[in-house]
Amino acid sequence: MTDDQNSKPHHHGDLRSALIQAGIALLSEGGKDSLTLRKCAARAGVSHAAPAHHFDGISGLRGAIAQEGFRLFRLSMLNASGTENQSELDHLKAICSGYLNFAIDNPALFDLIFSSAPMEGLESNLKSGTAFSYDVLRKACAPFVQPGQDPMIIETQVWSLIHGYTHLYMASRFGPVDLSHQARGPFDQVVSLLDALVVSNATKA
Amino acid sequence: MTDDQNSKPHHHGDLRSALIQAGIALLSEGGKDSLTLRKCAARAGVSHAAPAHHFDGISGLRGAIAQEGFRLFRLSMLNASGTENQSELDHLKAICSGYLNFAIDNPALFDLIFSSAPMEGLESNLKSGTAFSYDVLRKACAPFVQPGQDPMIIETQVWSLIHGYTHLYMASRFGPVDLSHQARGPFDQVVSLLDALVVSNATKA
DNA sequence: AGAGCAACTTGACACTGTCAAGTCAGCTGA
DNA sequence: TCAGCTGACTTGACAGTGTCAAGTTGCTCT
Repeated sequence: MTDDQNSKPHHHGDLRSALIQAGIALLSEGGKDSLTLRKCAARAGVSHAAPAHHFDGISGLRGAIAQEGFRLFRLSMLNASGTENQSELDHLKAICSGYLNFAIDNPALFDLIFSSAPMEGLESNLKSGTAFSYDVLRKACAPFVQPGQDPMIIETQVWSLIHGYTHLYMASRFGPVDLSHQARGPFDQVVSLLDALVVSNATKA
Repeated sequence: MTDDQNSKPHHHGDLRSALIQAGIALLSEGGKDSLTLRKCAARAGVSHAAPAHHFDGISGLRGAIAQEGFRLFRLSMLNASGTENQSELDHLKAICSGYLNFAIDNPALFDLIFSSAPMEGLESNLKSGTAFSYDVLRKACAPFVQPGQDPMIIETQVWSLIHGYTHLYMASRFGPVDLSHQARGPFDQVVSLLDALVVSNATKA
């Protein structure tokens, strides 16, 4: 009797990360309403109540998925940072492009990451998770910070600008602009505001 | 027999708007997860299936609430536009302040309005609803548009900037900045970027 | 070997959105 | 006047959801 096929252990091995991966897949396939404890459990091959032993309810699962989402988000920005032989401004613009690209490629995950809904167990990690990804943007902003200037000013300006465009873009609020990688005209114009920002900031020193 | 007290008519009168108001109240009281077809119905004093005759499911109700939300959002911006004897730039900044204030005062409604979730029956009205509110921002941007320049460029830049700050602020992503009307330091610094925008744009003409 | 324990299952509950069928009030048209 | 129709609403049901309580299983440690 080859009990090998029935050797599925009572202990899943790494159910926690399996549930997170299932959740990301569900988000990617069916949007944010498809993320369900029971569906994640089913996809991981466990009973509907199994996730409760690894997360504090649906809120906890969302928090854990957000944390993994931050990691992917950061990778997307780093991946977009381009060649070494580019100006510091082009580097910053490339990272902004990665910001938008991640949202376009992972709409529901982007939505979850920047959701204002509280995520159990991530309240403390939320800031660190955000800061972890934010770190990429921060480093790219650093060259433009004048001596004695609070870096947070430029960082907040840049972050607000790129995040606002991305979020409005994802909500299809820019009229007839359709969601494709092609329609980068308006995006480039928004990013070009960074030129003015840098110039204005330099003369202010 | 005073059947006056039992004279509740089978026809509610204006159930549709009663449901919308109930929904806004629920959002305001309990956050976005409190918005429920059945709770709206109960609050309006009708049976749980009554809303189906006025909206296309929960998605339709959300769309209708969003439309009313746009109206309130517009009013908030207009209300913040301040006195007449102010510069055009201060006028624009005041409207941006109204943008943020609305989000702070109506977190769940702001979230719903700019949700990327499709809202049945509002796909066609969504752009017009957005445009209706957007109109306030557009008019305030108009003075800074150079002759022959596409107004959309400045509008998109300003909108992205203020929306990005507002959205990140609502998601508590700015580290230790707490959600109060007091903490306007970072906001003012973001808004001050509009100075650079206007200057840069003027010299570009 | 036996105890303890963590991982997981099973079953139940309240709540949700949605559908089908029924009820009721007021209007239309002869 | 009154039969019938239509739209507004109710009632009841169903599947799916999150969450809890209680049970079962299998590993580990002594």
